[in-house]
Amino acid sequence: MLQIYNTLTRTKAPFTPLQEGKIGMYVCGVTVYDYCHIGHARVMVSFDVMTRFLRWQGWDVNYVRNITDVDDKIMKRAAERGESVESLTHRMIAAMHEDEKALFVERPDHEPRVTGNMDNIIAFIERLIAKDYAYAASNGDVYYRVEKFEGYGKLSGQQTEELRSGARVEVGDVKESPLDFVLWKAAKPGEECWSSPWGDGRPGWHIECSAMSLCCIGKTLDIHGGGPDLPFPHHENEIAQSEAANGCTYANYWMHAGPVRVNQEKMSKSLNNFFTIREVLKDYNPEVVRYFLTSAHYRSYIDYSESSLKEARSALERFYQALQGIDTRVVADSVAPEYEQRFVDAMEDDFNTPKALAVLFDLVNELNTHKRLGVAQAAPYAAELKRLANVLGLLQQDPDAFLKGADKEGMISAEEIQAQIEARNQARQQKDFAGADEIRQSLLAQGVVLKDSREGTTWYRESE
RNA sequence: GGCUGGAUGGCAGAGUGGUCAUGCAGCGGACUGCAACUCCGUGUACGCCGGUUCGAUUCCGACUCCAGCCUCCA
Repeated sequence: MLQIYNTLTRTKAPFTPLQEGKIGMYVCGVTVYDYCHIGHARVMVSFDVMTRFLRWQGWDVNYVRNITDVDDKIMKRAAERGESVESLTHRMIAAMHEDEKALFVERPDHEPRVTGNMDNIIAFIERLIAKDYAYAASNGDVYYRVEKFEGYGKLSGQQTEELRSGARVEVGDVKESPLDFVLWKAAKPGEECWSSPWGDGRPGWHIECSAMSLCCIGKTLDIHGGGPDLPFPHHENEIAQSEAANGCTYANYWMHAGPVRVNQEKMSKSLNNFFTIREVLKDYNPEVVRYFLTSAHYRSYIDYSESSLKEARSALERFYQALQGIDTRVVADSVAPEYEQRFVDAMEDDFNTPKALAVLFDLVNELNTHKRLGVAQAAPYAAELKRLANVLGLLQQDPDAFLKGADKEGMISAEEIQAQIEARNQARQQKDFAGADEIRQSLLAQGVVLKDSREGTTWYRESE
């Protein structure tokens, strides 16, 4: 039985869908003013793994992840670059899709954008005003009346009293209460804007998710997910908006990915220590990044460093070394149902990917034991490994391609390596082992490891 | 200060009231012309102090330390 940890209740509980066999899942996506970083990658990969697993288990998943393409940061960045907002967001959305594809992340079913949902957003705000949960201020802004909503703070454990005493009151504030947050921001001259009953302006940050999740899924979501920094205030505000407007529970299960740290330090925009996905992919095979993100539970923090990626690379080498040389296409039946059962058990336990990977490593051990008898005996285990790993979005590359890596500048080429291997094998035939070893050492110095076997000599590039 | 988490062997990282995580690294052995890969073997790990218990790393309480959110950030 599927168990999911719910941020709202702080406990793991059996998952019960609203409708038999169906899951409506909304995940807060990216504000597209810059390239995606490793933190984004973590959210993307985590929810991708969940979706893959749930579908594999037969669930009908409606996975919605929004794109925030209207925002102050976007406008600021576009102005700095002398670029139009539209041009910037289009570039960044395209880049995001490239990054996802590289990381083997499947596209959500829907990716609603703010710019495409302006009518829905305005209608949502009107309903809040009609219900007296929102008010138009004198300057054209519209605010949410936080203290009217009784459950405010239930997701993050905040008390409105505490929040009130800690809130900053800004000069010239037109809000009734410092806790009130903006639903509609009046435009300043020259700013990109949309017309509304309250004048020209643009939506506040939180309202888009309430409006778009309603359109794409419904009043109540089975699962609402997002990054580690979203429970407060963003998700808290979404709850306030949606529950006030719809009069029912907004989301049954709240799921939040854990934070990424960099060399023991919080990764953040302000510390400027974040790595973009495309930067990292210059140095590492995308699957290494994906494995790294899968190797810790989605809720715990994860430390990004060179050594953790190296370790991920080493672990994947073990998998691919095992798969190398085995043809899995001809295999019919599963020979190892107990592995699948353990794998499913791990994943059903709040998507415990480290535990699931441990099962796959046990399977590798069994695979290798059979492989010593011959590749034919190992094929069923290899097929099983690939089948289960696919649920995590792993091990679908050609083993040779992964292990040999792409030829990069400054590296010895595959052709040259092959020529050296032939020279060495000639030397070996003539029992010139000193000469053969010399070639082995020289290749090793260039990061190439040779493997002699009955079938001949193969090679792979050592982890950097 | 308020609110949430967390502390596991050299490192990473699961988990459990009493026999095994797993990966990387190390050590010993097998295999190999030498290697690599692989296989076999190998580590008295659970922050600190009390309590409950026949027995606690696992449950309860105090303490120490660390992190995240409360301000843009996934």
